Amino acid sequence: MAVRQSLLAILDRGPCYGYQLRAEFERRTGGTWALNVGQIYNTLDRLERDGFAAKGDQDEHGHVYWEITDAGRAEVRRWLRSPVQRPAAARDELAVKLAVAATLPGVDARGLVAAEREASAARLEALTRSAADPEASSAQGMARALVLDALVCAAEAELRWLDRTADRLAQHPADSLALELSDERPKRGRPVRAAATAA
Amino acid sequence: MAVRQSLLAILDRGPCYGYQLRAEFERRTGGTWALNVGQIYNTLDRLERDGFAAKGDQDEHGHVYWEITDAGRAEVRRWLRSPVQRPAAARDELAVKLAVAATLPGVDARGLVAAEREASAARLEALTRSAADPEASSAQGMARALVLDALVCAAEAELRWLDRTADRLAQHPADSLALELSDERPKRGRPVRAAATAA
DNA sequence: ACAGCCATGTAACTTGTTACATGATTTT
DNA sequence: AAAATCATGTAACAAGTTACATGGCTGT
Repeated sequence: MAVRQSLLAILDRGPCYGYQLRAEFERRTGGTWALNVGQIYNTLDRLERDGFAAKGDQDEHGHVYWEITDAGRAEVRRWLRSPVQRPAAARDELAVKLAVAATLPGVDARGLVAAEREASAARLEALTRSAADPEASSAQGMARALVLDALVCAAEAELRWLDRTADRLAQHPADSLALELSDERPKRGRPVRAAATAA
Repeated sequence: MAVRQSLLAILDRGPCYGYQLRAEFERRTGGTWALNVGQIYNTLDRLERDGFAAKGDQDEHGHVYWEITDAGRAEVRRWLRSPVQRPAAARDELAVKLAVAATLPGVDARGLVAAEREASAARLEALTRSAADPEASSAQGMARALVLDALVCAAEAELRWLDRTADRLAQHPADSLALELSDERPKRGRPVRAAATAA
């Protein structure tokens, strides 16, 4: 996510070749997110297709340098100027899962929440451990600290939500939230064609 | 996200046709997430391709019912049993953006954080407003409450992170975190082929 | 010599998502 | 009669991601 824009923003600092872009991206995000190299070339091709970057020539070392275009520069400005647009209600996989699961008859929603909580807590603990070493003075350390903060905040939020969810579930008898398939079948139906039940 | 698994889990409750699946999904997630109908048929085709669902016959109304397979049932159990797997460090678009932006020379990182904060606060406010009406007794109301809780928690976490980030940035002179393109060029380079600089 | 990294690239595939075509039925 | 909704489907695309092929260079 945002790989495309990030690469373009880095290209805005000067021409780069593929491998270099990967290194720059990882340096600027504290080494937290590894990029498969193939994705770089992919993304560059797509940026070129969209007129945001242009493939340059090789230098003496054989490196293929890519350059940003005017349209690309404009796109970078636009990206930086406008806030990240989340589609109003960002779909979170865990939230979807638990909401659906809580309405499924015969599913132990409480146990599920407990299991997810355990996994989330473990993730948070691992994060906190790796965020422990204090090296937030250099620019790279700073980038890393920012990113780890984000992950920690997200993990904490997840835990809080899971606890809140457990509370809510505890206030209802087990399975009382289950929804059977609605049998509000077609008020306005489709035509009654040849029913091929025994096809 | 998790649309695929959710539809399969719903199918596990009994055969459904496309439109019905959409209604079920939206009912079970509190109407927070609208699904484009096309996506349902898409997903069903893919589930069939993967052997998790099978396209059945039409009934008298012309509805095309889909059924889950044994493999599909196993997949649902697997989904419910195992916690959501986030790839260790989940990539958050906002975090990527700010980390990259903070290391870009000439970018007003603090202003950027402020702008993002404003947008996030507005989103949180809108969420809190729509989460205000208390109808958490019915199963549907419950589903809606769960989902809105998740969105609220995520939005709060985002705000907290943005504030923490602003603090961190405030402790450094503006632009002191900027990274120029690394000029650690090839220690181990590629071959020196014909340099086609004037191609 | 050999392992491993640097480097470029291609091909395939995933899930999510939208736009569109088609047509029937229901409501206004 | 027109508009809205129900219903099925197709086609295309986006972004992310991976596996693989190829080859040169570096360090042991």
